[in-house]
Amino acid sequence: MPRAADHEQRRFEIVAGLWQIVAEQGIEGVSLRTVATRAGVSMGRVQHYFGTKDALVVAGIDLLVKRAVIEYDATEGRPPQDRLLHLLLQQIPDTEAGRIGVTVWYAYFAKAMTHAAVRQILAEATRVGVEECTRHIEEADGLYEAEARARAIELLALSDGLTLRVLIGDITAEEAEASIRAHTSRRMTSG
Amino acid sequence: MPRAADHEQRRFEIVAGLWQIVAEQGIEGVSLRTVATRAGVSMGRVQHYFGTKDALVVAGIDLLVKRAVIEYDATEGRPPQDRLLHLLLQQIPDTEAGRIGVTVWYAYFAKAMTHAAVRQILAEATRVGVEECTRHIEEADGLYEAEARARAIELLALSDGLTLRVLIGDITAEEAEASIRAHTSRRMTSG
DNA sequence: CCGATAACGATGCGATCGCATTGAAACCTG
DNA sequence: CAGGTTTCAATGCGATCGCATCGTTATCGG
Repeated sequence: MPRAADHEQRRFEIVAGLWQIVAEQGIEGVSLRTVATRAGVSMGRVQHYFGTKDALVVAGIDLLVKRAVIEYDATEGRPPQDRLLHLLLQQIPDTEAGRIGVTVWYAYFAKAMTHAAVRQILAEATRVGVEECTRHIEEADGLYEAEARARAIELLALSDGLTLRVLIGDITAEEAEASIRAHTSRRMTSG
Repeated sequence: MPRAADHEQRRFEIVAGLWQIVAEQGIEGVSLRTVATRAGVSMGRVQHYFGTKDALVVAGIDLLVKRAVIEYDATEGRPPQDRLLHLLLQQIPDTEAGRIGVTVWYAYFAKAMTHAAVRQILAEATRVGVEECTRHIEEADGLYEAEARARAIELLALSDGLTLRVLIGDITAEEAEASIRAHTSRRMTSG
């Protein structure tokens, strides 16, 4: 093994540059050259670690999802209500870094409409999100699976919709968070 | 006035081509050439009616919003509950044409993050949407403005979030519609 | 210590891009 | 019917694109 470099670290540095480009210029702004420049590396390096532009783009959403999973896993052991709130509130952009992250997330969501591999990754991520939320709702509210699942989907959808409105500047992050907290402490439906 | 052509009609034909490209390949796929080819016209024509690519892209979201407004205006005179449901259900993709429309809509939503003019148009559209929903909720449920507005934002956010999940294939259009209908007939909060 | 190989940086290529320019029909006005 | 103007189609240009290729350097097993 000659000339060893930390693969994971190098790939992360480049993907971090990718995220910045996506947040600032959208996925349209991504090219091997712009990402390399933003990451402060040569274009040859980007090619070496990702091969094609497409693989680089896919790696961008893959790493973003993995990061979110790691953050969520760190809440293990906490009460179900806490973990549920983490899943519902994690994406609401309260910090600048958070705003970049969620902007990138929704950029990829649009990309998923026309890119099968990206769609696959996002679909899997949302599937896991629904399942985890369902588990916590079952445990916290004593609901059965079907009911808890319907509620999980509704809460996650509400969180998504409110996040979009925060991004466009229609409401503030605080208002979105308050709305979500209200809907999780009280019951969402009266029935 | 020599060589009269129906401006509005010509512009619409081209924008229709633009929408198809956006739905199939995302905004990344938009170029003066691809749109011209898809619309079945020459590239010169596209340039003549829109000048620059940027103006063409902006016209794409502008026309999309205007179409939605026209459809909504057609519900005037119907009971507030009906008009509210129209606003909440309009974007849920039940037909193929509807799916294309809403795909384009969210493609532009991502674009809005990095494009001021697009963001402006979408922000205005959502602002009007919230106001109209608020009016109908006031009238239908007898709520005061502040409460009705909060509920309008929640219902619209729910609709957005469910739509995203339909687009990614997580739930069906029917499930999304059922969820929205349940939340509008019953009260969303118990308090 | 020496080839084999990973890790690049540099460069070239054909394709495509947005846009400007040009010129020719087509049509209405006077 | 002459002239001005709109409506395009065609083409050219410089920039940028993804990607392939080549050459170099550094490192480690044998």
